[in-house]
Amino acid sequence: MPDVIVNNETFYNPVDFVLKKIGGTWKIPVLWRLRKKVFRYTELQKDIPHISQKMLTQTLRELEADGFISKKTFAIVPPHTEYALTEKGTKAIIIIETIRNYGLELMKDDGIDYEELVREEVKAKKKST
Amino acid sequence: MPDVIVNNETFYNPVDFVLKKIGGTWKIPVLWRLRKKVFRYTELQKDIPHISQKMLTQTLRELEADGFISKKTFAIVPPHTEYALTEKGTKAIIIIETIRNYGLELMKDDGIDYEELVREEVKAKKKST
DNA sequence: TATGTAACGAACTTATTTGTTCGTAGATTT
DNA sequence: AAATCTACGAACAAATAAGTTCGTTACATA
Repeated sequence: MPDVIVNNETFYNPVDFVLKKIGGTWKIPVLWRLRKKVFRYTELQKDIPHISQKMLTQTLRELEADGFISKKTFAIVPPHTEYALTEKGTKAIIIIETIRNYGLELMKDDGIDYEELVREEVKAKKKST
Repeated sequence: MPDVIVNNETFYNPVDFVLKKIGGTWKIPVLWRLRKKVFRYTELQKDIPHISQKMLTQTLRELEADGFISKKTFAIVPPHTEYALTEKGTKAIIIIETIRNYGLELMKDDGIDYEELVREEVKAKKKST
């Protein structure tokens, strides 16, 4: 495996290349939400737990620069922006799903029932409102 | 998506879980080499460009702790150890291959012919010997 | 006797990623 | 007139990941 250098970034192998593009803590949560519908900035922020404004902005900028998402700006006040998956982004969703399913298996091996945890969380949220 | 905490580690989603297990710079290169044959410590070190002793050891320890690889020690001097994929590790190879193939596509989109780069590197090595 | 060997551990430094805090525009609502 | 709203930029701090250097075991060979 050679070192591949593109735009000042070095990749050791094809998997590394993918992870530099859609890896990190926040890219997947963003892409995953956009798979079904268009989101506004604030919607993403509200929907993704723990994400900071800086990381959301940074993540969106990088995904846009790499062609996974598109941005539509409405020049009104207060501002309005919409983020959507591109075709390239849609392709990414397919392998994200594969990795996700594998993750669910791995968690099961470790005795974690993820679906159950999600259900519990939904219940907890309902109670608190 | 809830926060899942296992052994003091927090995961935001199933993909995150996978990446904490087999992500990072060096786990994939190690697993990838073990897919076909057993390797000794020094063999891995020689075969994986740029890896430091510390990162190799750390990577092997973590992969072993998570059940992806097994370690066989021969109590002789100088020491002899062999690392091999477990069944769990073999399963991991399958999705690594999927990600890898996607990576090759992505690189092509960016005008990078990875296979060609590998061929060039092999040639360069032959020349230098 | 000095040197080499395989597989590391431990301490420390550097680099990369993530997170926190503060500030801005300009129309709209109180 | 002051506060609110949305979508950020910028400076700085903290946390995590990766890399560097030095030391160790205990036998075999030059």
